[in-house]
Amino acid sequence: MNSDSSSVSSRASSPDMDEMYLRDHHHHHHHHHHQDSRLNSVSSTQNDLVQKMSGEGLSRNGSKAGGEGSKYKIKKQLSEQDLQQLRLKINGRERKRMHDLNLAMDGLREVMPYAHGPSVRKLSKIATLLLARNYILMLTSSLEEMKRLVGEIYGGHHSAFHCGTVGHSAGHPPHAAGTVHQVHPILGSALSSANTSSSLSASLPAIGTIRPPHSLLKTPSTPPALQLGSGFHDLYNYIGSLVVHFFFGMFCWAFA
DNA sequence: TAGGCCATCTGGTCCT
DNA sequence: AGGACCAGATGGCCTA
Repeated sequence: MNSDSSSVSSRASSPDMDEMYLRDHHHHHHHHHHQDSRLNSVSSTQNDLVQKMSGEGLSRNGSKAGGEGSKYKIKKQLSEQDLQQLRLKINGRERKRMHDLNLAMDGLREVMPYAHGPSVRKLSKIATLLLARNYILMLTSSLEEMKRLVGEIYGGHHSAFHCGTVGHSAGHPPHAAGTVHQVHPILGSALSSANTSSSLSASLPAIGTIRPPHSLLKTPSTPPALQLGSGFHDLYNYIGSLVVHFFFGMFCWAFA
């Protein structure tokens, strides 16, 4: 859900932010919105940078590249203003890149089940990725299961459900797709698959720290936090219904 | 107040 | 050469 996206996608993300930095740097720091303290600090950093880059401090110890002299000369030729402009340009590109990444992350959140609930705060990035991964694993395993059932029904002629390489596209061993989903559709498999992929330390915190609803979105009936408790039974049911719909669609498509 | 999450800056490296 | 990608550093905001 993007209701909260302003806090992420638009935080200090105006396209003209470079100019804001510049202005803020040249003028007195008298912007006092919640983002401006960051701008101020950033500006001072840029100031330092300009000094660093224009001075001899540019001792990029990257002795790896043999042509260090040329780069140094080029940089030294640039005026301070040019360097600053270059920095701003680079920063702007990087900012845009990160914004695009966040947009993609929002897109992923949108297609994630569970993420649309009124009582659910926007998923963190790590939670989104883990959830997505395990959602895919769950769907994959369900698909395999369905193919197996269809194969049984039609006496082994299950070509109707040949769906490409979905089953193993991720290159994961069958353990993830085989039984995990029967325990916990998404997050449960996050834990168990993480066990076998040595990312336990990475997934546990993320799952455990799925944030409770934002105060604005809080509902009295909402459990204090989404801590793998009853909320995940709802999630389980929800995913279940999704899977049913999914396979219903598959049947309609395959046997129409 | 500590910890989690995030945006941004920055310099390095790789790619085109 | 310039852009994309990446990881580290920094600092702000929010919540428990």
